[in-house]
Amino acid sequence: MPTSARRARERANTRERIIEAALHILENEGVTALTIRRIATAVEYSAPVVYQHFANKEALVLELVAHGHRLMMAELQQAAEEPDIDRRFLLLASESVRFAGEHPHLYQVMNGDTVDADERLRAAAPMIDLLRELLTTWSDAHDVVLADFDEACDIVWGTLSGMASLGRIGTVGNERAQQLAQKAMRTLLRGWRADLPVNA
Amino acid sequence: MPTSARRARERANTRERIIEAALHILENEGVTALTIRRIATAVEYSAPVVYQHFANKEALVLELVAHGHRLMMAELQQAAEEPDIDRRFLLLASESVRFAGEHPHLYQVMNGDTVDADERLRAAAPMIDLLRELLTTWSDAHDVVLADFDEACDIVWGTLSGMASLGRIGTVGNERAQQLAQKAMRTLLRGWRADLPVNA
DNA sequence: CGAGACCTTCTAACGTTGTTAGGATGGCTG
DNA sequence: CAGCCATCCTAACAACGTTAGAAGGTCTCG
Repeated sequence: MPTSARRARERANTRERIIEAALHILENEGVTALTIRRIATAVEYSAPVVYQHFANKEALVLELVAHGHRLMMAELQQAAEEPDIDRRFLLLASESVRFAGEHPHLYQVMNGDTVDADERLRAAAPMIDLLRELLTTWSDAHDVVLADFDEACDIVWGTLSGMASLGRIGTVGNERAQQLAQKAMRTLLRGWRADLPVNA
Repeated sequence: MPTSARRARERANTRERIIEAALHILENEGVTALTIRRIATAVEYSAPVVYQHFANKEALVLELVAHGHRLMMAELQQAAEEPDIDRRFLLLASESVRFAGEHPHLYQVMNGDTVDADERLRAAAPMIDLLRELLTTWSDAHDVVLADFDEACDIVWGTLSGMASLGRIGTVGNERAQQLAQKAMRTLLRGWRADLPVNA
């Protein structure tokens, strides 16, 4: 029975098409335009078909979030190859903020309160891992012992989120937010280097 | 005609009641429960009455945002009286994050993407002013010249937002987020003190 | 080869949301 | 006392997420 294989392939294919259509709508028209019927017509189906591939809208959006993180990691790949660790840190800071600026609506669902917080955290795991790795090689390179490594990691991660969210409000703008991310990161790192004496 | 005066008073009164009811619902049941009909029944009116006091839902929510910021500033008042500038800085950092944790749903509309970014910025003006003032007296006290004051101010403001938003996801929790805010702020300040030589 | 099962897809519908229109009611002004 | 004006409610509209049930085509098996 080759038919079931083909059917499964077609199923997976339309599923993928739905995700792509949803992503396209989200990026081009914003989160308010991301409606089930709108997505369905974009793939030339009726609305209930979407529910054959996703339990509900949140599940679909969650897929977009995962896709967004993959995309972000891919775009960060190039910056991750910068050999100098300090430069790499700053570069990844500004590049991640740049991503947020170039995909504002996607970033909004990735880091906004549209989806459940725990799912959001799970989707962001690769990014967090990247930051952990970054921070370890940095501290190794400079013989800095962080009093609390996880804490420092969360601070870096939270700071980047903060700078990116700053980029969406009037006075700041994205290129400035990128600069802010670099400056903030530089200041943080300098602050950690400044307490070589072991204090809390 | 004393009647018109009384009518205006009554109008303002129900308007206030609507805001209070909306705030109550938001804080107790979250943003998804904050619906026009729900608010209307809470003040024992029918839904359209709300539109006699607010142009649309966003205008009403905006009022909640403003209310939230007033509340936050009030709760921060005590911390702002700490005489030592460094302690004051750290205290305000952790207290603002604490506010976010104690009023999660209110904070969500204050800093989430529910309302327009520009309006959000305008509503946050008092908080930003407070940070500006804090930063000037701090830099004066330590003879630190910030290369770019506005930049430093935005960094502080964004960092606090970032730490607060960190408090809503699984692994972190509020008391830890408060700690993170203090640590981040301490590290930032130490970083700025570390470059007394004037560099960008 | 044909009958029955299955998978896919559609149309309709339900309940809820924000919001508007039109009519009733009741108190103030002349 | 007549008329106006503000206030309030019921009813409705469009759009949303989501579900039920019927229609159609495709494959499987006797």
